Amino acid sequence: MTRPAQPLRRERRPDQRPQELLEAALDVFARKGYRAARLDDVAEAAGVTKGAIYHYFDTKEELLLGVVEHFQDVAFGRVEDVLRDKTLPPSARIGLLVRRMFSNPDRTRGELFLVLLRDVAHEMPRVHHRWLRTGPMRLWGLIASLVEEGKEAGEFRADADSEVGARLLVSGLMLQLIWQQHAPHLREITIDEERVVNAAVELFLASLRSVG
Amino acid sequence: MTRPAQPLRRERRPDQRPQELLEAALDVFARKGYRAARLDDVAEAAGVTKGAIYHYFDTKEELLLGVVEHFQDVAFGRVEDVLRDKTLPPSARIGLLVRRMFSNPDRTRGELFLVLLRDVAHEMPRVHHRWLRTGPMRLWGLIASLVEEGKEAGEFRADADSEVGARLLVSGLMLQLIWQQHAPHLREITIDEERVVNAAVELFLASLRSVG
DNA sequence: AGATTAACATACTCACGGGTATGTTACTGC
DNA sequence: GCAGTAACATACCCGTGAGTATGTTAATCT
Repeated sequence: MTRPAQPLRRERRPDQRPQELLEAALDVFARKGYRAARLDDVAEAAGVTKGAIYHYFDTKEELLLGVVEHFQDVAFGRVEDVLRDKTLPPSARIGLLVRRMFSNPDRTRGELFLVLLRDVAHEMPRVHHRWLRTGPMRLWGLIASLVEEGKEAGEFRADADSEVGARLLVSGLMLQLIWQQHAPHLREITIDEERVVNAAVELFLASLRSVG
Repeated sequence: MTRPAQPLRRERRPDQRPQELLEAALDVFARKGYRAARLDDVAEAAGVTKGAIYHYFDTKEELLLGVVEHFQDVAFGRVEDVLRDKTLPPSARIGLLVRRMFSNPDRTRGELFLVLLRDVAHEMPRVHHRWLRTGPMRLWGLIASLVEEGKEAGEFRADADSEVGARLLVSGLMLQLIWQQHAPHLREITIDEERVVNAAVELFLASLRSVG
């Protein structure tokens, strides 16, 4: 296009810029995958150039780490009230927790773990572990402790394996939703997301209540 | 090491070679990830050089496709007898099917979907869809039809959502086992694999039997 | 209003690895 | 036993993209 060598926009916003970069990075990573995503793409999506990124982040990996921490905090922040609301029985709080975490079409949800399941896992164990700890493990830990509460309250049977159950609930939903979102043109795999989430919760709770 | 320019071993085995290459490729892909795996690595693992690979496969993607087809066939081949054994009740056949597919420490199991979950998913949708169809979807389809059998036989409640349940069972187990195998030094995530598989099956069956 | 630094842009380097072009040697048929 | 081809090995090409070095301009302080 024979650019008229118009020097690029020069707006200086050192306080908004980092978060803008994180959001742009999430977009691009989610669309292209971490490795395939070029830093030039991220920069373009954020309306800047690569130099700006390297002004705030030392390396591509550090940028990804920033994305993880930022959006993980956002996601769990929107669920704190449910955890503290002791007026609801544990089963209801589990339902709310899972539903809020998984049936959420905005960016704080799926794109992130999608990226992390992909190219990150093996090539950057440090980042992957950090994410595992602050994400999935944290979530199924919360669920497991709610189940324990439910046991003490007599709502669930006492011999249930709360730990493994919570793990399966979380990982099952994650992978299903990843696939749904990832292959929307694959007819056979596309089911209404709400149906999946509801069915998962029902299945989980039913197994906790059943008489063994 | 200043190689003495010893020309590499020249053994010609055009019939074993392709499978050897597939096995070497699976190893390297599983260890390094698809993108990070160099074709030189695969060649070295197979005891040949890159030229040999390109003699049998047109491209890196084609090699991966070969890996998928080969090992998928092996895995499902070892389960056919269970499916055809009509003497066992569906619940028992589900248990056997899942256990055989997931509690299997050899290479036909985890390494493959681990690779495909990672870098393949987004960057090569053709390969990913092929795998989804011939792997997970096939498996949960089998389970769902067993559940239908169980409903007709009166073993399971008729209003259960067999489709979604089977999906969650498969994807939950897959992701759990991936993580286990992927972060064996992460204490908090490591549980006995048999316990996970058994608990998953029990949870699944319990929800099918419970009185809603 | 000039100096200084922060917040960017621009231009370049350089390793890496998929693919290719070409050489070399083991078989196979005749 | 000798072409001819298949089954490899070797050497090279070349795009790609992370990281860097350096230039440039806006804000800030005095």
